Amino acid sequence: MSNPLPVVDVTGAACCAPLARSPISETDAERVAVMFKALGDPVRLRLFSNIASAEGGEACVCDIQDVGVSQPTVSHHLRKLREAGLLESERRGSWVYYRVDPDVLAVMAELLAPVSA
Amino acid sequence: MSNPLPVVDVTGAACCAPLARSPISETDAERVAVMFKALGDPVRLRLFSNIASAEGGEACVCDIQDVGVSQPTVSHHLRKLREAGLLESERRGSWVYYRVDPDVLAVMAELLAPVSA
DNA sequence: TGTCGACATCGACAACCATCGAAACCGCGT
DNA sequence: ACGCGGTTTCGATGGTTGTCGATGTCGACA
Repeated sequence: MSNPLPVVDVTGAACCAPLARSPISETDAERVAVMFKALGDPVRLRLFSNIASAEGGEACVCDIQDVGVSQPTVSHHLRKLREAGLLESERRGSWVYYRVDPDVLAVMAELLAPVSA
Repeated sequence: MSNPLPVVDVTGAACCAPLARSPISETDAERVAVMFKALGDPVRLRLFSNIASAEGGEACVCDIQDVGVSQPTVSHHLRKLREAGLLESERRGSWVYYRVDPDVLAVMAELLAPVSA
């Protein structure tokens, strides 16, 4: 596990100024849209929230897969979230633990920060 | 104009606690996902940023439609953003002006607020 | 070594979506 | 009344996505 996958790099470089401050560039829009799109599904949103609010900031798949869809579908959505750079995963024994990327919440919140105006 | 359309209501009710504080409910996830999905497209993200960062907080379609797609497509994306509750529109003379819903940035930023931990 | 449980991948299918050109709509001058 | 420029709506189309059951992989534990 641990990401031998195409994953967007959010942490690197100044990504980005608040959307309300200055027009986002085409290339930045491409990268950022991937993150928002990843949260643009109810099931993924619940999985993400379940993990983000879990004890210790991480959760095993078995603890969060009760969201009304089949197990392969849960796995599919977790993969999407990981490829979007929102989650990290690690295998420990029989279980796989997911946690929220440490920077991603701050980055996205900054993007949506209201500008003083 | 001015919204004779199905539009999600974000402002009303406590929507929501930060995703990282407690697991989001199924119904809230449904509503919130619509907003994130709306920003989950590079073209819409640029349109939104163009409007949010414009002078006076609003922009005419003619000022922002240079994003590399046809004009009907721009209109389609603006409609999506409006239906998601992110934008408001108003016709003034020949032109239609869009502005960011006054509450939406704060609401979404709050959703993504990192919890102290 | 063999089996079991947790999780990921595969293949298929229906639903959805971004995009376009054409056409309709709507104020505003003339 | 007419035409015009700005904007939306319509219809079609190709690509993407969410979902599932079946199958594969990987540790753990007899």
